[in-house]
Amino acid sequence: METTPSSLPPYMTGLNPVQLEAVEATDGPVLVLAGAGTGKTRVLTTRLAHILMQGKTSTHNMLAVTFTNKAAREMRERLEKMLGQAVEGMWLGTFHNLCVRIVRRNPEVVGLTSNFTILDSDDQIRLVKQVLELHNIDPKRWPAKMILSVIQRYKDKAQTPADLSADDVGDFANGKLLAIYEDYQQRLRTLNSCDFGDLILHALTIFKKQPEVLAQYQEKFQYILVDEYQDTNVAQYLWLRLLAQSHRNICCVGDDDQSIYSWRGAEVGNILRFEEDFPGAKTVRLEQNYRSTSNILGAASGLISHNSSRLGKTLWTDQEAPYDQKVQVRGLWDGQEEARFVGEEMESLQRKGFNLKEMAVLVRAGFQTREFEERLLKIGVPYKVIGGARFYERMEIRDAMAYLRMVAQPHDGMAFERIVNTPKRSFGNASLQILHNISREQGISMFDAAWQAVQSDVLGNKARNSLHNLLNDFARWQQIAQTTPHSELAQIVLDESGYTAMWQNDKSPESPGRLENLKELINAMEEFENLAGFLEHVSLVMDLAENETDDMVSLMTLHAAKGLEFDVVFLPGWEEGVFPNQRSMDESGNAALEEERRLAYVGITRAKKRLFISYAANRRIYNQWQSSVPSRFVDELPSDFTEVQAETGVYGSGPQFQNKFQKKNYDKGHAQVPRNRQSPKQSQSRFGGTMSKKFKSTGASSGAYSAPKKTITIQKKKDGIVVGNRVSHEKFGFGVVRSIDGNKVHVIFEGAGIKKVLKSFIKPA
DNA sequence: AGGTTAGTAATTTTT
DNA sequence: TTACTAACCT
Repeated sequence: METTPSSLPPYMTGLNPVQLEAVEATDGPVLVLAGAGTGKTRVLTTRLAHILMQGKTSTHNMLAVTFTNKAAREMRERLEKMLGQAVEGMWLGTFHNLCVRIVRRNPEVVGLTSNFTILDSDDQIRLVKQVLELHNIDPKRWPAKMILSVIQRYKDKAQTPADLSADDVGDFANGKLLAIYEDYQQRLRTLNSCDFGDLILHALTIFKKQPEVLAQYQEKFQYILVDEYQDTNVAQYLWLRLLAQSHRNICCVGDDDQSIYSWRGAEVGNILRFEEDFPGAKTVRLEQNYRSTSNILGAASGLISHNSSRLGKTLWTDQEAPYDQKVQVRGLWDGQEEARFVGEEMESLQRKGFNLKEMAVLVRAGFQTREFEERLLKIGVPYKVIGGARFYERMEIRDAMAYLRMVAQPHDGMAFERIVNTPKRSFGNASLQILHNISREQGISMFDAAWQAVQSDVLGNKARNSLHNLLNDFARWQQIAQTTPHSELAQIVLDESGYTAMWQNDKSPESPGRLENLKELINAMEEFENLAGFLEHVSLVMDLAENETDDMVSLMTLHAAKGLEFDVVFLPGWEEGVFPNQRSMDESGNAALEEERRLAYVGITRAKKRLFISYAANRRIYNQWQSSVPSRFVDELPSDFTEVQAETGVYGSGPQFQNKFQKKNYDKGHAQVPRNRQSPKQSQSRFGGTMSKKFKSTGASSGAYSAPKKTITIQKKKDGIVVGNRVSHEKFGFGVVRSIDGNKVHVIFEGAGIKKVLKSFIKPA
């Protein structure tokens, strides 16, 4: 690290000249292009401290925006440490967090009242489903999830229904998308709720409709700092641009090479366009990397250079690393071998003194962790899976939260629907529809509709009685809430509602865990002043701080790994179709490929000392064997920085593999099916079950992607389901197998005709 | 109202 | 393979 003159204040010592430049350029628009591992967070915090220490302004006139609560927390902590005192009055938080503040101050402008609620994704989907039903949209053709994501993309682009025309929305949902979007927004208003996207949008609407409010914020925020700028969407960009207009002291920090959230509306264009958006902007490039070895950096730089739309940075290091081993690239036979390889390397590195908590396996998709979990479990290496189902997304937590939301806000319609028949109260869908009708016709909340229903005879006796009981319960709990601490209240509500009992009586293996989680929820509540504060926290901060003391290996997706670093990183599953992900590329073509490549870049740059990249020649996907081609990203790693080894019989894809391995003989007696090797989808080989190791062999490939390849197909007799054989089906009776397509079988039944049935439902006869 | 069965689909997800 | 859901049955 560079030495800086000792005349600098202590908080600035140890910065390199470029970092110093980024810190000292306090005024005017500044773009800091911060490569991976270049000390970004340090620069960011020092910059905030510097502005304050120079007396340019006070905390009250600063705005610092991050994407995650974790990043916000970290920034605050580091700043406080640097300043030696608590940071108060600064608007430091996530976009959503800060927007809630803005909207809560002027909610009437967007048709809400100040106690509006924020829907979680579960509620959003249910709401969209209701709207789709209303419009008679076939939920198979247009799944609620898909419609919701389209609406969200509009919100990301700051487009309200009023901004869209029929032409814009095309024939989505039979051309009714615009009406659906409108209805969805209407329903949200009726519920006095909004979704995450709305938070930014509503803030923008407030700025637009109340110029004096905007002016006040513009005046207030003399210095603005934005982290992860490459991840901002259009709405967030507009929000920032408005706020920065008067003082123009905006510093955006980001890395275009690490933009991996375009599928969620992030616009790399924002960072690429910064200099046009803010004329006279200064750009600082942080390129000196303090994290990784030169081989790792070389591999990363070589790979990312295949992308075209980038601002261009080259990471370098002056580290003389004793660990400077080349990036290890391994071709393995199948997924199990890959997992075994990773496990063995972990054990061997641990013996060499590496800590398990400094090792990570980063995968493209969540399900890929499974194979590694199994292996690590087997060899007794402790691990944790990061991400996955988060605490506040668990069913039991959502249910419990819905009860609490009802106590705090009885008119919370989504919460009402969630718990009205959980636990079972003989209040099914038919009864719920009746309440819906009352609610809609009279324009009242579900809660009010429920009260009306119990005082009339629109419901069946059973349903009416149990609903009445529930309503009385809520009345009582609201009374209790006046006098009782909220965590105690939560316990009472869960017990008296029968919710706790429901899980106690449940015999499934998960139920003890669920009860544990409910206890944990009540514990977590104690840290908050009141119920409302807790509920808001949960809707905005979905994570729960985790302990980092245990020495465990981490397994997570590449997305989840952004911003983290480990001594040792394993990047398995580098196969065409898996990574780069086929689906992603089908949807967005070359743009997707570049984003996948950035994801690979993010993965590589997480590694400090050792990096292992691997691919398997065969994989079992949904119980079907499928052979695969090494990822093109493997080829794109410059050979100077890698050491490639492929297991015998496993072929690489690059020139370094040509003729390197001898084609193995196929086992005699097994059918050989030549086929083209184009996309992994087409190059499936099916083995009906597990395959013995002596059959190990794939066909040879002499070129990269085009050469034909042979694979063995073993006709498995184990299940007796073979073309021409007679089989029986519980419902359709006897028949003869006509063809087999994976786990689906075409059968000509004697009574029922030709049916496509699942293999598991038929037996040999 | 609630449980069973068959069909279908299967990235990434900071808030 | 599993997970989810819509239709079907009791």
